[in-house]
Amino acid sequence: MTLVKKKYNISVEATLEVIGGKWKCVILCHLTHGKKRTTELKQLMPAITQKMLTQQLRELESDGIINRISYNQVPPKVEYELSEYGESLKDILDSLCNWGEQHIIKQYGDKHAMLEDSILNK
Amino acid sequence: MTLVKKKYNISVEATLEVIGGKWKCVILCHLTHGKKRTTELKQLMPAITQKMLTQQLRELESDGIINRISYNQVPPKVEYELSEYGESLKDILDSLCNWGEQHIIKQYGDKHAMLEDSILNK
DNA sequence: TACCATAGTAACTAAAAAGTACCTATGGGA
DNA sequence: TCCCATAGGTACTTTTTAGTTACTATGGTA
Repeated sequence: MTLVKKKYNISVEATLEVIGGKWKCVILCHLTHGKKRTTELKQLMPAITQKMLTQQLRELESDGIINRISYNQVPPKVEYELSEYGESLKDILDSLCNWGEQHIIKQYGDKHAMLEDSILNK
Repeated sequence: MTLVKKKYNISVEATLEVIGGKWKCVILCHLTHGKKRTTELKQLMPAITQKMLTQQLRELESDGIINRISYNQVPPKVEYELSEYGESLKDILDSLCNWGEQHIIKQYGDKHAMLEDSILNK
């Protein structure tokens, strides 16, 4: 007789709690290429709003996946980087990017037609 | 001068179009353990509704990730399995499960307290 | 003095995702 | 004859997620 309701039916649900949703994987993939300022992240993700960016960054921070580095300056300067724990996601994030690239090639033939050029897509 | 709006800013966005959302990774993780009937999937995911299950399966099928095998019987029997293309996600899906398991252990100490027992969690 | 840049917050609204309830088909068995 | 099981569809509602707009702080600069 089970009295305690278990939280997860399968372990991937725990992963999705941390990196699921529309933006977190994208943010984290950008951070695999090194630490980034808020403004840089906004440029890399033109469709994200300030609100969503901050919100997602806060959640990733509170899950211990990223570090927030605030320099006491005016105008403010804040940088985000993968934490040591977040680094444990690096291989997964790289694989997700690589699969996506192959998928784009499979679907459209030429990745350069569908994918913005950036440090990430070289 | 760029006239064509590119679809993706980073390749992981293409991956998320295919396996993003609340249920797809969970369904696919279950299918990495072999083909499953609709009823089995519902038992493995007690929180999913019939509607969401069918909807997600249809999308995965139309993206070429899974195969739908319909036996002409009454009552109906339908099985789902990873397609050959879907198998290219196997390593990623396994890594996502493993990371989640480690994360549960990190958070709660004992995975058995939080995770339902099943073939997947052994 | 007025404005700039940067990072962020808050109240409100809109859109997307998910859930609910009810309906279909069909051959076999009680 | 009526109900069972299985897989699925549909109209509608609720919840969640995301977007919009306006606002804050502050030292430096024109």
